[in-house]
Amino acid sequence: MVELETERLDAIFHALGDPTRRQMLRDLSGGERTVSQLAEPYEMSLAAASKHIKALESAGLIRREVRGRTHVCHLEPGPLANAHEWLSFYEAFWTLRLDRLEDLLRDEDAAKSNPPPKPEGDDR
Amino acid sequence: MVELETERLDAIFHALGDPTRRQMLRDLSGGERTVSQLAEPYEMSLAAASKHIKALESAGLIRREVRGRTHVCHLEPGPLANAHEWLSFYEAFWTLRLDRLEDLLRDEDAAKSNPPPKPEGDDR
DNA sequence: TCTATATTCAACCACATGGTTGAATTAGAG
DNA sequence: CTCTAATTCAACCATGTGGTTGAATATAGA
Repeated sequence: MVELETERLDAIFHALGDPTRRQMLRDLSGGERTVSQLAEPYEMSLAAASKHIKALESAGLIRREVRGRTHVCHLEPGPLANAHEWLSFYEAFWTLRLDRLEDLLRDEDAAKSNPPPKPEGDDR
Repeated sequence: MVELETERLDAIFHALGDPTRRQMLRDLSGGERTVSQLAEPYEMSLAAASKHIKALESAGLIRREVRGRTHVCHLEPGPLANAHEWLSFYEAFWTLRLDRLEDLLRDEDAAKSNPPPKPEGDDR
């Protein structure tokens, strides 16, 4: 497993916590876009959109290729996979009925012979 | 697909963007915890931890049951599933090789007879 | 070279966030 | 009833965030 450092997840989830940035990612899922193309749908100034793009970039969610005077952005899906994987830890909790969950956890712990129901220090 | 309102996702991802709160969720995956139990591992004041718990609660990620003078929290996995589902949209992007992705998207669009994802700059 | 386009930078502002401390609330225990 | 424990509330503070505007930078094109 990846033992992702917490700082990385901070940046990823923080970047995803803004609707403008999520929409920009959605937009980029249709192919590469320049900064102005990404900014176009929003009321805000170009400078503001540029900041959002920088946030996405420094979270590693997009990559930027400078082509002459235009900056072309494309999706960088790795960190999204990381976030997805982090969430997958909880998959059992929304998949199983709660009364079965306890048994499952106990079984898994027995299999690993790990002390489980207190996974402190797993992330962070 | 669920067409989750954006506000909900804002709160969920924002709540997940803090290491203390992620750790608290991890802790709660081991079973219910009181507020003081949740706060115990951290240096911060109880009031500060209480605020984090409130953030998790108002994002719907935990539920609180008041038992006498103690508040017992447990995980509420629904919103985690929502976030997971939101991220799943991008699964193809980290699963497939990029040169195959374009074809896939085109095929899907053709199948739905939707206007394809703005094929400008798709060549190269 | 001159001008227009694409983008960032810097300064600034309002408001949110994450933390503190001390007082208030509520309930169990003697 | 009183004391103590569990928790929140309120006020406050420093810093971060998301937005603005105007100037700066760099490149494309005439």
